[in-house]
Amino acid sequence: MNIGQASKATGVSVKMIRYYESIGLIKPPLRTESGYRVYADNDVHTLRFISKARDLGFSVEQMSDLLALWRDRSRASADVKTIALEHVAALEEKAEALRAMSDTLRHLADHCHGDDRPECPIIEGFAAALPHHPAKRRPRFGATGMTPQRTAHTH
Amino acid sequence: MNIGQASKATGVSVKMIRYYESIGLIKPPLRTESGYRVYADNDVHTLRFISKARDLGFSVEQMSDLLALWRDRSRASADVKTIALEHVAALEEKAEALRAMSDTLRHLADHCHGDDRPECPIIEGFAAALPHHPAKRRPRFGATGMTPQRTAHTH
DNA sequence: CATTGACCCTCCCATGGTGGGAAGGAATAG
DNA sequence: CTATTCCTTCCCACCATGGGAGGGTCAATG
Repeated sequence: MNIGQASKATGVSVKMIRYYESIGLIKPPLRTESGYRVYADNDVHTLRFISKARDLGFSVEQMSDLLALWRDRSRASADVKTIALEHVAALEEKAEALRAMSDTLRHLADHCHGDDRPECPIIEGFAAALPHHPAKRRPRFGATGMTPQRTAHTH
Repeated sequence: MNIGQASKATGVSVKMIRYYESIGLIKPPLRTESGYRVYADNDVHTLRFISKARDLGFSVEQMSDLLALWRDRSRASADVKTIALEHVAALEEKAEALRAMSDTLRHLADHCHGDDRPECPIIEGFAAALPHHPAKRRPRFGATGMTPQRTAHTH
């Protein structure tokens, strides 16, 4: 099975398959004499696993842990559950943060006439010296686990 | 006002102030003879505006639009409202996607004993040939407007 | 006045996932 | 045989952000 077929079979793009190989998430597959990667059923299973974990918003690092647990037949299910629940908490936190933003913005928008006149509480809200925090360091992007999530499948 | 003071006054990091200048989001400020950037009250207002918009999850590109509208005294509030409401919709969509992920994962976790035994529905759920989509192109990260959001202020 | 420490400058690098594309070889279909 | 499609590697871009090196400036303290 060539890389293109493996991609179609798993939903992981060709580019990403090679990327996952390059960072060591998956093992380098066999090659034909001419250098083509050849994937076996086993590899396809792994890629499918990765695809699903990715859809659930796991980072590459987390997937690495999950794959190790998957392959370890003697692992305790508690170990998996721990990772999963941590991730659930992180996801909920992010969702909550987004919800808070959209609520704030909607509130501003609700008070905006939305007509031809220039008066606009949204803009004024941004410009005003509203409750403002004097330059504490904002958490850097990754610090809160705010990893970019894939959206759900397009289909 | 030096860049450090402007940063403290607005909550935008020194690095980001320079970055915003480099990409043309803000105008290059005056400089002292020795090359130090000097910020006036006006610049500070702009940075404060940017800080708030950023907290609400607007991308740099969107902020650029918003700043133009801010500066245009004759803009129609409808124009601002349109951008804001589009963003609200995008935020809600992202929040919803995250919520869906966490629900799915929590569901799996709920069925996991979480003990010493290896049986684990979470892992099995990942590995199984569950409803799977045959390799349609996944939207690339930015394509769905899934811009990394800043978390709410740390304070 | 000289040193020190806190600033500031520019420039390059890294991150995480993802795609684009070039240049060239390999397999396959007509 | 040729045209097309696939594969290879390698480099570049994105977004927003921070780190750090290497060097200049400024103000306060000795």
